[in-house]
Amino acid sequence: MIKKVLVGISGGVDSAVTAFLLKQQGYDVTAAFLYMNELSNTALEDAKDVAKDLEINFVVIDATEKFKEIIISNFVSTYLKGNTPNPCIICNPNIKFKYLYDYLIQNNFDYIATGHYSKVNCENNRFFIEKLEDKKDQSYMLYRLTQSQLSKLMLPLGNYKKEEVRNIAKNNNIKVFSKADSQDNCFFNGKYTDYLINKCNVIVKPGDFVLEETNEKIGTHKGIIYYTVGQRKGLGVSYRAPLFVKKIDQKTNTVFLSTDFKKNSDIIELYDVVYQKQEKFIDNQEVYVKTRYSALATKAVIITDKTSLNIRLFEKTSAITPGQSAVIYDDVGNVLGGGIIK
RNA sequence: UGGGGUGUAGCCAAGCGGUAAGGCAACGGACUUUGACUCCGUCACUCGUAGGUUCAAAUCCUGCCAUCCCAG
Repeated sequence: MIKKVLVGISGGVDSAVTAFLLKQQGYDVTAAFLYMNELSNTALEDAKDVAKDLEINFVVIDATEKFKEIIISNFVSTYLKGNTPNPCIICNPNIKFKYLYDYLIQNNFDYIATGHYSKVNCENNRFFIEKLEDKKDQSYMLYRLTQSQLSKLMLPLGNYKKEEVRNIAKNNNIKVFSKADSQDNCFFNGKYTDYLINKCNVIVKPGDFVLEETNEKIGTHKGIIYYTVGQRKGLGVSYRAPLFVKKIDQKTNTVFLSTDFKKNSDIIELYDVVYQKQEKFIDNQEVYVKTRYSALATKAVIITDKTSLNIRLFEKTSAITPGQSAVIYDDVGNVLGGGIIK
């Protein structure tokens, strides 16, 4: 019995090679393109070409409404709070993998697959993502996937390096092989602040830049949405030393700056916590944590009580940014769970 | 008005007779499925201004201008 796989196709190299590999392995492959917003059109054309070249079925799933409802609104409200959203992390479980999973159920597919660079494992009836030792590892983006989504998921690229994937594409005449990696977000071009102001009717109010060490005003900021904790460039304030955004206070419309970018608390408070390998965290449990997409996981310990989950880092880390995610791993790189930084 | 100090790129600032360090900001690029961080590169034919001394001045001398402090 040939298994049916639904592959999320983006129009890029990675998903194209994913579909190619699965087809080669003998699966009955269908390419699914998720149409999320006006900017999807170019990618849609590429995706169509990929499906045509690989001679596989092609379907388009319309996700525009939910995308707007969930991703855009979260994006806007997070910035208004003075925090920094990570739309991709929210999109994966709530849009991308959700729609693929729903389609799988409705159309009797056996698996879903995407071109992410990570692995998916199962132990003791728990499904979880495993981090790759490679720099392209994308486990950080996938920590919020649900058990049901993970249970049907295949990530064939977990065994390959980016270069190998490009070569596979090249050697098999997959046209998009030279296409640049996707970067930036998928729902606007240019600056996110322009998008917030022009498309989301966000009103910006200038306010004070305050030096944290002395509590004195040292400049005027353009509006809190322009800044993110840990930011150094683009502040427009000249000082004897580099300045970093230390804290953004939405209530007083103040942006606090500091010359010491590592002077963060070593305790991270999390909310909207999700679990993968573990059903819950144990107080005092030793774990590894990533507070940023491109960072090494660092050693930490869980501090938990009935109402909240906190993490104490063994070493102070720069730019612990509210709104971004802390992803929690075990010592071999399995995703235990994670949450959003308060 | 008298006495003293200071004037070097958008900002801070080194240099104190031998042909303009550095930092911040800005700009460009690399990296990157968020935002950032990081990395690389660019950025004063000129030192308030006008003269003078010298082979040679941002550096020494003089006038002027600007600015700050003290005295009134």
